[in-house]
Amino acid sequence: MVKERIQYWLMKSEPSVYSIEDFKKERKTLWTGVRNYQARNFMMQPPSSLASGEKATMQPGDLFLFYHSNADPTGVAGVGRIKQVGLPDPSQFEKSSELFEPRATKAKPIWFCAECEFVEQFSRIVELSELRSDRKLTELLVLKKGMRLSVQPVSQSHFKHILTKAQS
DNA sequence: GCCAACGTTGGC
DNA sequence: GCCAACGTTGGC
Repeated sequence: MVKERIQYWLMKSEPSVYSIEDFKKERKTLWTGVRNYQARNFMMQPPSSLASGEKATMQPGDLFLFYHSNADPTGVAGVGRIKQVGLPDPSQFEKSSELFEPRATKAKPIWFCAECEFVEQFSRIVELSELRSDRKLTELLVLKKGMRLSVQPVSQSHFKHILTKAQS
């Protein structure tokens, strides 16, 4: 098997629900609660019809920017790594949960999640306003008007540039 | 399949 | 808390 180039992502979390500090403490988490089909699809196994090497979904080893949304400040707080993808989101089976999904069965889950491991917490938040004013990041998806996807792809150059900013 | 009404996201 | 932009639902 040829080693494939890793892909980069941005994943949003409201720190009042799950923050980079929580992630750092736990070291590992299931990214549950995604209830948007486009975001879910990124966390599913690629359909077998896709040629291998086609980059449509996450793969173990991919890195992501941990983004604090609805926060003060809003911005990128650190980095995580994808460990496993295509896992049924357990919250869809919990009757008492707001995330309960009556249409789902164990045999046919509807919502999927990824297992993620902590990589690093930045020494400072790279704030949204800072991303916006960076001319190298004009194509970054999270900056696009109306972009609310909670899981989204990021280019390698954008990812590395944001890491550099975090260290400055 | 259309689309109005409603619910949610998330920056501000 | 406001509200623009989206996504989903459900009547027809």
